[in-house]
Amino acid sequence: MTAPAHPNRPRRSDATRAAILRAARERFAADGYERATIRAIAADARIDPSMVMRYYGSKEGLFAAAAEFDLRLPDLTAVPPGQFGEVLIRHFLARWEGDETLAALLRAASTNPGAAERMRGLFADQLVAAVSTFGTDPATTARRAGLVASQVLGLAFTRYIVRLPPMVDVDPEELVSWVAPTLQRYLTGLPEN
Amino acid sequence: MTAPAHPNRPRRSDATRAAILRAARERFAADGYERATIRAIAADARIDPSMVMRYYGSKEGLFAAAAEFDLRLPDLTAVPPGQFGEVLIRHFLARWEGDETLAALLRAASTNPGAAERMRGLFADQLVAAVSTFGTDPATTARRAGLVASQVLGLAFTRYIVRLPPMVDVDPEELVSWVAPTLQRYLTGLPEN
DNA sequence: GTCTATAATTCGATAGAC
DNA sequence: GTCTATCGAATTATAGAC
Repeated sequence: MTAPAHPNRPRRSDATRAAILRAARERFAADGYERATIRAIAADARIDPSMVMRYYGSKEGLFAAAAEFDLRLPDLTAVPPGQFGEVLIRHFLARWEGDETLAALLRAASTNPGAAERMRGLFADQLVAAVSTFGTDPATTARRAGLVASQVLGLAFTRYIVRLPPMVDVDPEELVSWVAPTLQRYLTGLPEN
Repeated sequence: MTAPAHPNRPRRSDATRAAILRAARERFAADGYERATIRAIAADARIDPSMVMRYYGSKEGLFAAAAEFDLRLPDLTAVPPGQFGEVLIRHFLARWEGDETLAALLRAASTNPGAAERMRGLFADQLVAAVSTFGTDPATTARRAGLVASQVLGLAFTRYIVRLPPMVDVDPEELVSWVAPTLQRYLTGLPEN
């Protein structure tokens, strides 16, 4: 390990790398994995396509870097048990609207095996983990988290990907009032009622 | 309009056309629109790739033919109002499992604008229509149908596309018992409870 | 009706000059 | 660190022989 001459000096390449990542997220979110080309991403970032390869090695490597994502799920042990559903759906809506990385991951996961694997990992590592924090029967934890994922991802799919008009137009607050009870039941309720 | 010499004689090409459609649905369902190539589809159908072009004109034309789909939604006016949710989720699960056309449409809709447009049409023409048959306030019909679509498509996405383990392993009957109340509330209930 | 041959693009990736 | 040039492979689509 040889220390660099100027340890914390920001390199010129950092700005380029960041520009590439930003453009990559946009393209992957808008077009999916296959249709988003390195050439188009480079053009958006105003750099040469070969720079993308130099910094990220391959298209897969670029996607892996661009799809790095933390759901930043709230600590549910600090939330009143009756408000799990509402807190979660509010959090997800804000997270989806504010960061297109999730849309990129969702679109790519439909057709790219690597992206699907990444989404499974994100689900297992972050959502299942969050659901485990409060005292759920461990035998049902994964299933409850899966049901939550089905409603949350279906909401994202219809609102941001396929863009069904009623789901695009609906007021976020009304969305919360419809979906919060669903998530609440998936997390703390029993089936059949 | 000149009548053919043998009006109802099955042509040899009909079998070829059917084989192409079957292979196309499989490939589109498994790989999505971009990764499913005409060459691979033709190989599956044991015919020459140029036949696909001859019969369907283009890749888009082939997809349009392969993604033709009727949800065959049941007549809800013949169902007790308290069982809308259960009837619907049972119907959807059976439909998804029995016909891969829906998976093909769902995967393709993530990345292909034409497929997304087709899915919006299927939603508007079939699901919204079915929800309109019973006496729902017309002002909320489209929104209720959209919410149902969000849960049903999210279920399909997590179970058949991304294949989250808990959603793949869960027993269909248990899935019904969890999701039926959700759809019931989206169709006939009020938000917030 | 079926196939061969190929045109016309486009893409990811590499080599190397500066 | 950035760019030019290009390779090799794969794709949709077309033209035309049989």
